Amino acid sequence: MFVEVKYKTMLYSSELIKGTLRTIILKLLCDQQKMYGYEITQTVKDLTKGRIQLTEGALYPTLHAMESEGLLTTEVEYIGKRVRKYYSVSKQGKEKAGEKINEFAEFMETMRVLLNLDLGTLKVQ
Amino acid sequence: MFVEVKYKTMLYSSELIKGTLRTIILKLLCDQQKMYGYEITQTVKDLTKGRIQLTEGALYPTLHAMESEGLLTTEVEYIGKRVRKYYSVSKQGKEKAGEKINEFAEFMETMRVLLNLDLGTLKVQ
DNA sequence: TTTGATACCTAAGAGTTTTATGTATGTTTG
DNA sequence: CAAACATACATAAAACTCTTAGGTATCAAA
Repeated sequence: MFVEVKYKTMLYSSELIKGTLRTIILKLLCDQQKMYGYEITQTVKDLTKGRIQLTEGALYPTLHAMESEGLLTTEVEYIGKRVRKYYSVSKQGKEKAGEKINEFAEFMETMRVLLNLDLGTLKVQ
Repeated sequence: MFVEVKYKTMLYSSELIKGTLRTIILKLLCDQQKMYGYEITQTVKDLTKGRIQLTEGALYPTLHAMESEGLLTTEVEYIGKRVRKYYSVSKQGKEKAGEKINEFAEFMETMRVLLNLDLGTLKVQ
Protein backbone atom coordinates (compact mmCIF):
# COMPACT_ATOMS: atom_id res chain seq x y z
CA MET A 1 0.00 0.00 0.00
CA PHE A 2 1.42 3.31 -1.08
CA VAL A 3 0.64 6.81 0.01
CA GLU A 4 1.15 9.44 -2.62
CA VAL A 5 3.02 12.44 -1.30
CA LYS A 6 1.79 15.43 -3.19
CA TYR A 7 3.92 18.18 -1.69
CA LYS A 8 7.39 17.92 -0.21
CA THR A 9 7.54 21.27 1.54
CA MET A 10 5.73 22.19 4.71
CA LEU A 11 2.88 24.58 5.21
CA TYR A 12 3.85 27.95 6.53
CA SER A 13 3.17 28.58 10.16
CA SER A 14 0.05 30.42 9.26
CA GLU A 15 0.66 33.67 11.08
CA LEU A 16 2.45 35.01 8.01
CA ILE A 17 -0.56 34.47 5.81
CA LYS A 18 -2.65 36.74 7.98
CA GLY A 19 -3.58 39.88 6.19
CA THR A 20 -2.87 38.50 2.73
CA LEU A 21 -6.14 36.67 2.11
CA ARG A 22 -7.99 39.58 0.49
CA THR A 23 -5.02 40.40 -1.69
CA ILE A 24 -4.81 36.80 -2.90
CA ILE A 25 -8.53 36.64 -3.66
CA LEU A 26 -8.50 39.91 -5.58
CA LYS A 27 -5.45 38.95 -7.60
CA LEU A 28 -6.84 35.55 -8.61
CA LEU A 29 -10.22 36.96 -9.56
CA CYS A 30 -8.61 39.70 -11.64
CA ASP A 31 -6.71 37.06 -13.59
CA GLN A 32 -9.44 34.45 -13.90
CA GLN A 33 -12.54 36.65 -14.29
CA LYS A 34 -14.74 34.26 -12.34
CA MET A 35 -14.08 31.66 -9.65
CA TYR A 36 -15.95 29.84 -6.91
CA GLY A 37 -14.79 29.38 -3.33
CA TYR A 38 -13.64 25.81 -3.48
CA GLU A 39 -11.84 26.55 -6.74
CA ILE A 40 -9.92 29.35 -5.05
CA THR A 41 -8.66 27.05 -2.31
CA GLN A 42 -7.51 24.47 -4.86
CA THR A 43 -5.89 27.01 -7.16
CA VAL A 44 -3.94 28.57 -4.32
CA LYS A 45 -2.85 25.14 -3.14
CA ASP A 46 -1.62 24.26 -6.62
CA LEU A 47 0.06 27.58 -7.40
CA THR A 48 1.94 27.49 -4.10
CA LYS A 49 2.80 23.79 -4.27
CA GLY A 50 0.78 23.17 -1.14
CA ARG A 51 2.56 25.80 0.91
CA ILE A 52 -0.56 27.91 1.34
CA GLN A 53 -3.78 26.06 2.07
CA LEU A 54 -6.69 28.39 2.64
CA THR A 55 -9.20 27.18 5.17
CA GLU A 56 -12.85 27.40 4.34
CA GLY A 57 -13.59 28.92 7.72
CA ALA A 58 -11.47 31.87 6.72
CA LEU A 59 -12.35 32.01 3.04
CA TYR A 60 -16.13 31.99 2.97
CA PRO A 61 -16.71 34.71 5.57
CA THR A 62 -14.13 36.85 3.79
CA LEU A 63 -15.81 36.38 0.42
CA HIS A 64 -19.13 37.35 1.96
CA ALA A 65 -17.59 40.45 3.53
CA MET A 66 -15.96 41.49 0.28
CA GLU A 67 -19.24 41.07 -1.53
CA SER A 68 -21.10 43.23 0.95
CA GLU A 69 -18.34 45.83 0.64
CA GLY A 70 -18.94 45.99 -3.07
CA LEU A 71 -15.61 44.54 -4.11
CA LEU A 72 -17.07 41.31 -5.47
CA THR A 73 -20.23 40.29 -7.29
CA THR A 74 -21.77 36.83 -7.38
CA GLU A 75 -23.76 34.54 -9.63
CA VAL A 76 -25.05 31.11 -8.72
CA GLU A 77 -24.78 28.14 -11.03
CA TYR A 78 -26.07 24.59 -10.75
CA ILE A 79 -23.86 21.63 -11.59
CA GLY A 80 -26.45 18.86 -11.48
CA LYS A 81 -28.07 19.43 -8.10
CA ARG A 82 -24.95 20.96 -6.62
CA VAL A 83 -24.70 24.71 -6.08
CA ARG A 84 -21.74 26.76 -7.18
CA LYS A 85 -21.34 30.41 -6.29
CA TYR A 86 -19.10 32.27 -8.68
CA TYR A 87 -17.35 35.43 -7.61
CA SER A 88 -16.12 38.23 -9.88
CA VAL A 89 -14.39 41.52 -9.13
CA SER A 90 -16.39 44.71 -9.49
CA LYS A 91 -14.91 47.90 -10.87
CA GLN A 92 -14.28 48.93 -7.28
CA GLY A 93 -12.67 45.56 -6.65
CA LYS A 94 -10.26 46.06 -9.53
CA GLU A 95 -9.08 49.35 -8.10
CA LYS A 96 -8.70 47.78 -4.70
CA ALA A 97 -6.75 44.91 -6.22
CA GLY A 98 -4.24 47.31 -7.71
CA GLU A 99 -3.77 49.08 -4.40
CA LYS A 100 -3.46 45.88 -2.43
CA ILE A 101 -0.95 44.26 -4.76
CA ASN A 102 1.16 47.40 -4.88
CA GLU A 103 1.07 47.69 -1.15
CA PHE A 104 2.13 44.11 -0.75
CA ALA A 105 5.00 44.53 -3.19
CA GLU A 106 6.26 47.53 -1.26
CA PHE A 107 5.85 45.70 1.98
CA MET A 108 7.96 42.84 0.65
CA GLU A 109 10.68 45.23 -0.44
CA THR A 110 10.66 46.93 2.95
CA MET A 111 10.89 43.60 4.74
CA ARG A 112 13.65 42.46 2.41
CA VAL A 113 15.71 45.46 3.48
CA LEU A 114 14.78 45.16 7.13
CA LEU A 115 15.62 41.46 7.33
CA ASN A 116 18.59 41.91 5.03
CA LEU A 117 17.44 39.15 2.71
CA ASP A 118 19.08 38.40 -0.58
CA LEU A 119 16.33 37.10 -2.81
CA GLY A 120 18.82 36.35 -5.58
CA THR A 121 20.31 33.45 -3.68
CA LEU A 122 17.07 32.21 -2.26
CA LYS A 123 16.22 28.68 -3.20
CA VAL A 124 12.68 27.43 -3.00
CA GLN A 125 11.91 24.33 -4.96
CA MET B 1 5.49 78.03 11.07
CA PHE B 2 6.92 74.97 9.34
CA VAL B 3 6.21 71.34 9.86
CA GLU B 4 9.06 69.02 9.09
CA VAL B 5 7.96 66.05 7.03
CA LYS B 6 10.17 63.15 7.94
CA TYR B 7 8.75 60.43 5.72
CA LYS B 8 7.08 60.77 2.37
CA THR B 9 5.53 57.33 2.12
CA MET B 10 2.57 56.09 4.05
CA LEU B 11 2.39 53.49 6.74
CA TYR B 12 1.29 50.11 5.63
CA SER B 13 -2.25 49.20 6.42
CA SER B 14 -1.09 47.22 9.36
CA GLU B 15 -2.66 43.87 8.59
CA LEU B 16 0.41 42.91 6.57
CA ILE B 17 2.73 43.42 9.49
CA LYS B 18 0.81 40.89 11.53
CA GLY B 19 2.83 37.82 12.15
CA THR B 20 6.17 39.46 11.39
CA LEU B 21 6.82 41.12 14.75
CA ARG B 22 8.73 38.24 16.30
CA THR B 23 10.82 37.78 13.18
CA ILE B 24 11.74 41.47 13.16
CA ILE B 25 12.68 41.44 16.84
CA LEU B 26 14.83 38.34 16.50
CA LYS B 27 16.61 39.66 13.43
CA LEU B 28 17.44 43.02 15.01
CA LEU B 29 18.65 41.46 18.22
CA CYS B 30 20.84 38.99 16.33
CA ASP B 31 22.51 41.90 14.54
CA GLN B 32 22.76 44.33 17.42
CA GLN B 33 23.48 41.97 20.33
CA LYS B 34 21.47 44.07 22.78
CA MET B 35 18.56 46.49 22.43
CA TYR B 36 15.79 47.98 24.54
CA GLY B 37 12.16 48.24 23.59
CA TYR B 38 11.97 51.87 22.67
CA GLU B 39 15.19 51.52 20.69
CA ILE B 40 13.60 48.71 18.66
CA THR B 41 10.64 50.87 17.69
CA GLN B 42 12.94 53.72 16.59
CA THR B 43 15.34 51.47 14.71
CA VAL B 44 12.52 49.81 12.78
CA LYS B 45 11.03 53.21 11.97
CA ASP B 46 14.38 54.45 10.65
CA LEU B 47 15.30 51.30 8.71
CA THR B 48 11.91 51.26 7.00
CA LYS B 49 11.77 55.01 6.40
CA GLY B 50 8.71 55.26 8.60
CA ARG B 51 6.79 52.58 6.76
CA ILE B 52 6.67 50.26 9.73
CA GLN B 53 5.97 51.83 13.11
CA LEU B 54 5.72 49.27 15.87
CA THR B 55 3.25 50.14 18.56
CA GLU B 56 4.29 49.78 22.16
CA GLY B 57 1.09 47.96 22.98
CA ALA B 58 2.16 45.21 20.62
CA LEU B 59 5.88 45.30 21.30
CA TYR B 60 6.14 45.08 25.07
CA PRO B 61 3.78 42.15 25.58
CA THR B 62 5.57 40.31 22.76
CA LEU B 63 8.98 40.94 24.31
CA HIS B 64 7.68 39.63 27.64
CA ALA B 65 6.27 36.54 25.97
CA MET B 66 9.50 35.86 24.10
CA GLU B 67 11.45 36.18 27.31
CA SER B 68 9.22 33.74 29.15
CA GLU B 69 9.58 31.34 26.22
CA GLY B 70 13.33 31.43 26.63
CA LEU B 71 14.08 33.16 23.35
CA LEU B 72 15.29 36.37 24.96
CA THR B 73 17.18 37.34 28.09
CA THR B 74 17.09 40.70 29.86
CA GLU B 75 19.26 43.00 31.89
CA VAL B 76 18.15 46.27 33.44
CA GLU B 77 20.23 49.43 33.28
CA TYR B 78 19.72 52.85 34.81
CA ILE B 79 20.23 55.99 32.78
CA GLY B 80 20.00 58.57 35.51
CA LYS B 81 16.76 57.67 37.25
CA ARG B 82 15.23 56.22 34.10
CA VAL B 83 15.01 52.46 33.65
CA ARG B 84 16.13 50.69 30.51
CA LYS B 85 15.50 47.01 29.92
CA TYR B 86 17.91 45.49 27.44
CA TYR B 87 16.99 42.37 25.54
CA SER B 88 19.39 39.85 24.01
CA VAL B 89 18.78 36.64 22.09
CA SER B 90 19.49 33.37 23.85
CA LYS B 91 21.03 30.38 22.08
CA GLN B 92 17.50 29.13 21.56
CA GLY B 93 16.53 32.52 20.22
CA LYS B 94 19.31 32.40 17.65
CA GLU B 95 18.07 29.10 16.31
CA LYS B 96 14.54 30.44 16.20
CA ALA B 97 15.73 33.54 14.38
CA GLY B 98 17.26 31.44 11.64
CA GLU B 99 14.07 29.43 11.22
CA LYS B 100 11.86 32.49 11.22
CA ILE B 101 13.92 34.43 8.72
CA ASN B 102 14.14 31.45 6.39
CA GLU B 103 10.45 30.87 6.65
CA PHE B 104 9.73 34.47 5.86
CA ALA B 105 12.04 34.42 2.85
CA GLU B 106 10.27 31.37 1.47
CA PHE B 107 6.91 32.93 2.16
CA MET B 108 7.92 36.01 0.22
CA GLU B 109 9.04 33.90 -2.72
CA THR B 110 5.77 31.97 -2.67
CA MET B 111 3.75 35.17 -2.58
CA ARG B 112 5.87 36.65 -5.35
CA VAL B 113 4.91 33.74 -7.57
CA LEU B 114 1.29 33.74 -6.48
CA LEU B 115 0.81 37.45 -7.03
CA ASN B 116 2.98 37.36 -10.13
CA LEU B 117 5.17 40.18 -8.88
CA ASP B 118 8.32 41.26 -10.61
CA LEU B 119 10.59 42.54 -7.88
CA GLY B 120 13.15 43.66 -10.42
CA THR B 121 10.96 46.49 -11.62
CA LEU B 122 9.63 47.41 -8.23
CA LYS B 123 10.42 50.92 -7.18
CA VAL B 124 10.26 51.93 -3.56
CA GLN B 125 12.03 55.11 -2.63
C1' DT C 1 -21.65 1.05 0.63
C1' DT C 2 -18.33 3.38 2.44
C1' DT C 3 -14.76 6.54 1.47
C1' DG C 4 -13.15 10.59 -0.61
C1' DA C 5 -13.81 14.58 -3.28
C1' DT C 6 -16.70 18.43 -4.28
C1' DA C 7 -19.30 22.44 -2.48
C1' DC C 8 -21.52 25.36 0.46
C1' DC C 9 -21.91 27.34 5.36
C1' DT C 10 -21.52 29.02 10.55
C1' DA C 11 -19.81 29.67 15.35
C1' DA C 12 -16.76 29.35 19.33
C1' DG C 13 -12.27 30.09 20.53
C1' DA C 14 -7.46 31.47 19.93
C1' DG C 15 -4.06 34.67 18.82
C1' DT C 16 -2.24 39.18 17.55
C1' DT C 17 -2.60 44.02 17.16
C1' DT C 18 -4.77 48.57 17.95
C1' DT C 19 -6.35 52.01 20.81
C1' DA C 20 -6.43 54.09 24.95
C1' DT C 21 -4.58 54.66 29.10
C1' DG C 22 -1.15 55.33 32.98
C1' DT C 23 3.37 56.60 35.13
C1' DA C 24 7.63 59.03 35.21
C1' DT C 25 12.05 61.36 33.77
C1' DG C 26 14.76 64.25 30.70
C1' DT C 27 15.22 67.95 27.15
C1' DT C 28 14.14 71.81 24.39
C1' DT C 29 12.02 76.13 23.34
C1' DG C 30 9.13 80.20 23.40
C1' DC D 1 10.36 78.59 33.67
C1' DA D 2 6.44 76.36 32.00
C1' DA D 3 4.78 73.84 28.38
C1' DA D 4 5.64 70.74 24.89
C1' DC D 5 8.05 67.01 23.26
C1' DA D 6 10.88 62.92 23.56
C1' DT D 7 12.31 59.04 26.16
C1' DA D 8 10.96 54.72 28.50
C1' DC D 9 8.43 51.49 30.74
C1' DA D 10 3.76 49.08 31.23
C1' DT D 11 -1.26 47.19 31.04
C1' DA D 12 -6.13 46.35 29.49
C1' DA D 13 -10.29 46.50 26.63
C1' DA D 14 -11.72 46.10 22.11
C1' DA D 15 -11.15 44.89 17.34
C1' DC D 16 -9.77 41.99 13.88
C1' DT D 17 -8.46 37.77 11.52
C1' DC D 18 -7.90 33.10 11.38
C1' DT D 19 -8.25 28.18 13.19
C1' DT D 20 -10.77 24.54 14.72
C1' DA D 21 -14.69 22.11 14.68
C1' DG D 22 -18.67 21.35 13.47
C1' DG D 23 -22.95 20.89 9.92
C1' DT D 24 -25.40 19.78 5.28
C1' DA D 25 -25.52 17.69 0.82
C1' DT D 26 -24.15 15.74 -3.89
C1' DC D 27 -21.30 12.81 -6.82
C1' DA D 28 -17.70 9.36 -8.10
C1' DA D 29 -14.89 5.54 -7.22
C1' DA D 30 -13.35 1.37 -4.85
